[in-house]
Amino acid sequence: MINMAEEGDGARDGGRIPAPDQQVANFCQTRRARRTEIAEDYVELIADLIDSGGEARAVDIARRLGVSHATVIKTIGRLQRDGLVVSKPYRSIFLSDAGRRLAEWSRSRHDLVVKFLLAIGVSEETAHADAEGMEHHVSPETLAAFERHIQRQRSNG
Amino acid sequence: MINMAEEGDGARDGGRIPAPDQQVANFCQTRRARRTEIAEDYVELIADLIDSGGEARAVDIARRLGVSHATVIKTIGRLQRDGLVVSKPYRSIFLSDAGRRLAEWSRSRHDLVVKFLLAIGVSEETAHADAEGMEHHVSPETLAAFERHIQRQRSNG
DNA sequence: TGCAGGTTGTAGCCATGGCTACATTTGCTC
DNA sequence: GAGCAAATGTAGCCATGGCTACAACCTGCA
Ligand SMILES: [Mn+2]
Ligand SMILES: [Mn+2]
Ligand SMILES: [Mn+2]
Ligand SMILES: [Mn+2]
Repeated sequence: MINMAEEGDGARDGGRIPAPDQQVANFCQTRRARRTEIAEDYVELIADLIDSGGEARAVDIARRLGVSHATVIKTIGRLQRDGLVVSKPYRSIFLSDAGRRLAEWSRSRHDLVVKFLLAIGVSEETAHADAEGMEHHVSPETLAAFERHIQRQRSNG
Repeated sequence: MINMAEEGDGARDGGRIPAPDQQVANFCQTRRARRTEIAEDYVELIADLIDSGGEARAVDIARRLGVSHATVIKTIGRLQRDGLVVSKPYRSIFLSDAGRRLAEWSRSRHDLVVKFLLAIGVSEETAHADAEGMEHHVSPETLAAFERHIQRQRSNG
């Protein structure tokens, strides 16, 4: 009944609860990130397939994501609708300019998250696994902190 | 056409692409985490509401998540079906033993992620925002690395 | 005691992201 | 050039997580 937490400073120590407004903002940001993570993973993967000397075919994407090819085809349709990829029936898949930009951004963020996890002593396997999910929720500010930490560690011992 | 990446060691540097099997494992783990993050956030929030001296009512949950009360009611139904909460019509919401355990685990993980982000120089606001999404994708191994880093920093300067 | 307003529940809509089953197209091989 | 295997596309199913609109229920206060 009694709400003794109106002035929550964000930290929740000892029965404390955050301020409602800030909490809403946090959850909304997380939901926003959730809506774009599939697109980010797709364009990143498509760019990787194209750049590694081949083309991006639905069947390859499906094999690497571990989903059915029907899922991939449907998702590619959405990505095309949203202007991230270009694809003609029975042809391989290409990135639009926007898609290429998003892919490049996602890729550099992905790599930085992996490097950071390795830098703090996480194993290769876990670093790659965790990065695949974490990356989509790492803001530019946190990314910058990751970068700083890597640099600091490189210059020190 | 030519696949020159069969022996990808996990790192993708210079046109390199990871081994398909490992990549599938990573994406599958991420999808698994995605399926449980809503439940984790709900039980964590319910525990916070209860422990801060009040009760957990659907309307409070809705206000703090920034979603409609109808969404909350429906989700609570799923959580009850899955054995995480107990609720009777028109009464406030309680956690089952399993729900309480999940809440406690989620809460400690959440707090550790926040503390870690603060420790590497992220601002309060961003730390809380990013943690809300990142937490669900941080494995026990990475969590341990976070913990180590905080300890190391506390003991040094 | 009654009722108004807040809370809860229900119904039904939508988009997303999964799936299987089946149909169509392509491209390689013979 | 025909045929076949693989790739692609389509249809239709399901669960989740959002929403609005409306119905039902409680409760505190007049
Ligand atoms: Mn990812
Ligand atoms: Mn990625
Ligand atoms: Mn969360
Ligand atoms: Mn949380």
